Amino acid sequence: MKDKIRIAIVDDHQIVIDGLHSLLSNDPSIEIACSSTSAQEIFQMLQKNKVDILLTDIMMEPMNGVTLAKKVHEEYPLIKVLALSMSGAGDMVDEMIRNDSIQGYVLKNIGKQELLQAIQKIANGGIYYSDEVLISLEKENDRQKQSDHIKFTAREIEIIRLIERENNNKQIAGELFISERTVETHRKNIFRKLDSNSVIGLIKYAYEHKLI
Amino acid sequence: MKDKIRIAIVDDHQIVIDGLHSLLSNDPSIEIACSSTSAQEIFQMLQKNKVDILLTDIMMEPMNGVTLAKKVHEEYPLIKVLALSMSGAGDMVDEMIRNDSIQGYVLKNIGKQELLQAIQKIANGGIYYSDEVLISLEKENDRQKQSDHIKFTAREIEIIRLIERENNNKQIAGELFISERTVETHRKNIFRKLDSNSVIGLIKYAYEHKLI
DNA sequence: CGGAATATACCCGTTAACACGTAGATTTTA
DNA sequence: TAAAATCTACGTGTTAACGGGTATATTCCG
Repeated sequence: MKDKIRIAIVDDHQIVIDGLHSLLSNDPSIEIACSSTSAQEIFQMLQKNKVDILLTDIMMEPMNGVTLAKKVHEEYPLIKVLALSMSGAGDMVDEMIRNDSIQGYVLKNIGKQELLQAIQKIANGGIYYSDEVLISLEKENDRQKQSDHIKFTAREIEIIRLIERENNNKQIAGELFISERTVETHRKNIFRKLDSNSVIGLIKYAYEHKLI
Repeated sequence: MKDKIRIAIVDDHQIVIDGLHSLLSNDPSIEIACSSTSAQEIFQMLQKNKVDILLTDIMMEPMNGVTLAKKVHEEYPLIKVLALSMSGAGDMVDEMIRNDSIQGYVLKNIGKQELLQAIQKIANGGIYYSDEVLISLEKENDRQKQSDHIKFTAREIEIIRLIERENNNKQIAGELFISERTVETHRKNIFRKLDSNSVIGLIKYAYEHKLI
């Protein structure tokens, strides 16, 4: 008999954790190693717990799932990440798929069976994406290709969103674990692409183009 | 021995339903009568199933939890409604509390214990609100009372509009034939009234309150 | 393979936008 | 008419956000 798949769960909402917990703990091939409502906390827990798969929500405060996934991938390359999301929010996912920081992405409206299937597949070295996610990614791609000459990178969009939330460069740097200089550079590039130099113009553009 | 509390669950996300299901079905005093990812569907199910408490998400598409709660309260006045929410979104809740269409409101970041407690209390004819919800409601009230109190003078509104059009202080001064210092003072007063110091906050406020 | 794109980071100098004051002139309102 | 609100204006000091560079490591893609 093979070892159980050891899983860590992180989600803002305790109820979702409890849910996933009793959902998965019934399965004989799975063992819940640890769980938390804080991305920071789970990251530290991974040091002391042997974990095969990290189940993480995407939309979390203050550290979102994207950042967490990236950090985990750097620090613990053996841990696979399965992202859970409420909606098929495309932007960020795109980045994650490209840089290998996640091995799977499913919407929270999937059933128990599909979730188990996804976990099994990922545990065996595979990759799993919900159909809805793939479709929505494709749409996102189309939209980006045809719509505008201006193409912001995933990182730039992250930064635009943080600007919109009234973070200054220092706060953004802290949030994304990068240098303040780097944020300045991103900001420069954003304004260069926009051909503007006012935050207000940026915000209005972002609203119009549904970057937020 | 008393009858079990019969519960119906509705939530956009199957995973949350599954979660709540296995969370609650362990409890001997509770029985899950039915569940669905569709508000429409659950509403019809209530005709054929005897249900004591309806557990419903607030943010759902296309029929949201508020509408559902109201309809249920009209059609089946004996069914109690416990609303679940991701965030303490104030607006809608206020209304529901006032017109008695819900008997409880909890955030999804509550734990298993608190959820059971809430259900028990409601089943016995009580009312249950998370502390966070009450706090956030109070804040919402304060905010509304306060924000309605913000009165910008005609001159200040002129200046806000010029700020929104990406004019800097010098340009505004030129436009209004006043000193740059005066513009600075107006700006200071505007931010003081807003209790903020970021242009972005100002712009968002202006849009929300149709100052532009 | 090799160029293009991306993300990261630093230096230097400038300046618009702040914070925290004060204060006179005019208009509105109680 | 007296008090309150509004509009006007200035001083001083600080700093976040620029513009304009350069540069390196990595990844993507033809």
